[in-house]
Amino acid sequence: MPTASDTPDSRSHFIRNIIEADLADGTHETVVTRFPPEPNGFLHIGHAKSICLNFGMARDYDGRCHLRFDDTNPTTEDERYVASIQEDVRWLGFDWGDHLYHASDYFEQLYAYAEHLITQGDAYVDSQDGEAIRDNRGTVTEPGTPSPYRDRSPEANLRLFREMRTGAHADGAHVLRAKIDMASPHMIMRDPILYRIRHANHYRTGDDWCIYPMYDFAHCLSDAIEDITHSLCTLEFENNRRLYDWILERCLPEEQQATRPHQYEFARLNMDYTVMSKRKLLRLVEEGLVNGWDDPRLPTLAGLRRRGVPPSAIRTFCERIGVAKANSRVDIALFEHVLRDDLNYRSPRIMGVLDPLKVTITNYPEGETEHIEAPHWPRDIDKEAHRAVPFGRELYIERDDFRMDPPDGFYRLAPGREVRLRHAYFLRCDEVVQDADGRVTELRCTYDPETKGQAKASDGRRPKGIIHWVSAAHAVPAEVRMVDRLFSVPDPEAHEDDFTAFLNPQSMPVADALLEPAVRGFSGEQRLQFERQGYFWRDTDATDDTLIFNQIIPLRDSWSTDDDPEDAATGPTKEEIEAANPQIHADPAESFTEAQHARLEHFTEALGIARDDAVQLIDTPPLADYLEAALDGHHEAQAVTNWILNELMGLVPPADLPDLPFTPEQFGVLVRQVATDEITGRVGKDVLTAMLEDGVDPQEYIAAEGLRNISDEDALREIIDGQLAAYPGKVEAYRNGKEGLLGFFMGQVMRETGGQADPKTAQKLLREALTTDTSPAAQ
RNA sequence: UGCCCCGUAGCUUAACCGGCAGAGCGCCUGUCUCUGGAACAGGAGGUUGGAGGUUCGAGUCCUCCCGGGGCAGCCA
Repeated sequence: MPTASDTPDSRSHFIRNIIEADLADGTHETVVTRFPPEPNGFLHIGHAKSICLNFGMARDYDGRCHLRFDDTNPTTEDERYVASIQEDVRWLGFDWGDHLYHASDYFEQLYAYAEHLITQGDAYVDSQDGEAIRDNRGTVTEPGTPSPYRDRSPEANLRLFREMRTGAHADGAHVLRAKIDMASPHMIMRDPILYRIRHANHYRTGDDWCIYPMYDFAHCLSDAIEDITHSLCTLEFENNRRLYDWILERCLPEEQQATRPHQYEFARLNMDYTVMSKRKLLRLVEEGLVNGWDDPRLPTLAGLRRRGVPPSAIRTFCERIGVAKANSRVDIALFEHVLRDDLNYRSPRIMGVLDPLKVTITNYPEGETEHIEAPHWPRDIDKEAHRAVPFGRELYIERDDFRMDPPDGFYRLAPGREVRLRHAYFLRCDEVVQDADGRVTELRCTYDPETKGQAKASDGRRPKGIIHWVSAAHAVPAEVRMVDRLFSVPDPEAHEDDFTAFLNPQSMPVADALLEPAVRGFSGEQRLQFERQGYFWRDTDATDDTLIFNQIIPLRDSWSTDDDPEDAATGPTKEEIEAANPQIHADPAESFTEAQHARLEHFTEALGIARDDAVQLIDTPPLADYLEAALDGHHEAQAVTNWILNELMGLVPPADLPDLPFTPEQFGVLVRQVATDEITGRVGKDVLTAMLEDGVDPQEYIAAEGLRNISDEDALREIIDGQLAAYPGKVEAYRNGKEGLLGFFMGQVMRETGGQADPKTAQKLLREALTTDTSPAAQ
């Protein structure tokens, strides 16, 4: 089995960064990921992104990736999907080794964790009906109301929960809920349901259970059971992470907390001209809009496989699209590019005419046949193979390669024009035969027998047009399915109308093609290029007698007559945007109390703090309190304010201010050190970090580490000269006008001095050194 | 209207602690060519959603605004 290691493009993304950081700081010694499909549908290329990510990270960091079926809902899941999913993952080129798991294997353990939560008082049995639970959950803007059963004793809960398990209760009579907060602003935390009663047969556990865990409960614990380190999922689970953490923090013992799994979310894949949701795909299949799950127009892995897309192309594509958190829609052109690039190197060339037009070569002897030796591979591909192509008096060429009235720039066949027959002779069109309706039915041509295999004719004629052909007497008929985009608009889901209204009526026209006989020599597995057309391979509907091909992707065509006038929809002008976006600055002070107004006046008048800053401090009382405590008689109230607002706020939420490992006074001392230029702002930030992490005293720490400001000009000059000497090319570039490099050199000087260089002095000296040529190299 | 997430070139994205805004696709030129393919060379394209602030220096930190997505299943 091929591994996925032949997709080398391993680019940087936030999940890779997290994994590397976790490995570097010892949080985890190895990476364990998982691909967790629910067996209730077919996999599509969106899943491929997840598969490649999960298996790819495991591969890149020498870890492992589990295949786990998330089968906690007996009413929707089915054995048949389990098989197809495994087939698809394997086809994509990934191997889970011994690590095939099912959430249903953990039902007993999950149940034990549930009892654990009940015993701890973190879960209760709710006996409201479904409607009551929904009504009492509240809305996004109104808090919920607690269930009347919320305060049952752990003993009563345990008894009830055990009864639920033994089947003493009907579906819906009770549920197990986490006891969190019915007024939480996070809907997921309003006592989420953990278990429900379902007297249903499960495809694996049969009738062993009549209670089944919900996703939020089962998933995080399944991860923990399997020692997953990085649980990667799509964006719609972002809110669920809060519950994921809540459950694991309460179910796992203290010693497991440091290495427990964590969930990270990335954007699912969307692509132009198709749909990716399970529900919509199911509709297309069920309503007969396509021919089954493996219809070659579908983005399902089964469909792509049948169409002929190689798994390596899908892997490469998944590497190339990146992994990020922004909702996005990938341009279909990227997929097509990757696909062509993959196919180019693996597809022998043959000729095939998709829309045949008969050509009679009037000066070619009747009844004669010759065989022309032609390579299967172009010059630039390092592969060697040939075949003999039969040539005769009657040929077929592509109807589209002839025009009665050739447009400008068209350099194929037209009345009186000459082209080259690929691999064969020059051919001139002498006469056009048309039927009663004016349709061209035959071309009567002459060939130049001297030009076989010649770059140009002896008189220097060298036609620019080259067209493909097949010998009429030897042509092999085949049905060719011209797979195209399923939808005629890039985003069929973004419109008012139902998405099926945008199905492309020409998504799979069928061509009655004529192929050169060499086609018979290839196995059905072999992908072929029909020269000048595209890449094709045999469809599974083909039999020994009837050849059926799918077009995997047409060749790129830089000749296009159809200039689609997609007049770039002019967006709103800058003025319009600004008019629509008034910068309304609601003033929080308008709703201040009397006391707050007094405080505001004190801050602005007595302490000299800018009004906006003062308002912000007072609007969040812990901030204002912190400022007053930090001030302790010193005068730099604005500086302390800046540090609270801009630095502290970036590191800790306001609510944590009272519990910091250092006192507000110490914070004030730190700010004074910066304000009086004892240390640089840059060092000040480092000291603040040390205070936060290790609770150090700023003054002692600065003294002990020797962090004082370097403003000695000679010392700085030496460092600057050293940096200039180290990057002569950049000095040159700076002198040639790339002034942005001043920042680069400042960065270098700062790095060199551990941030201790006095910035103003350093910048002054740097500018001098860069403009006046004093670098050692020049002396 | 509560909470969470996200806005970098047409598209997808990169940028270690704040320090030269970079790439692939697409597009346009050209070279080469017995595939209007491929390959090669070059080019255009950016107020990093906007406004303030902190800083010697902001895509990156702080505040506000705008825009997009998600959350009120006994689905996952």
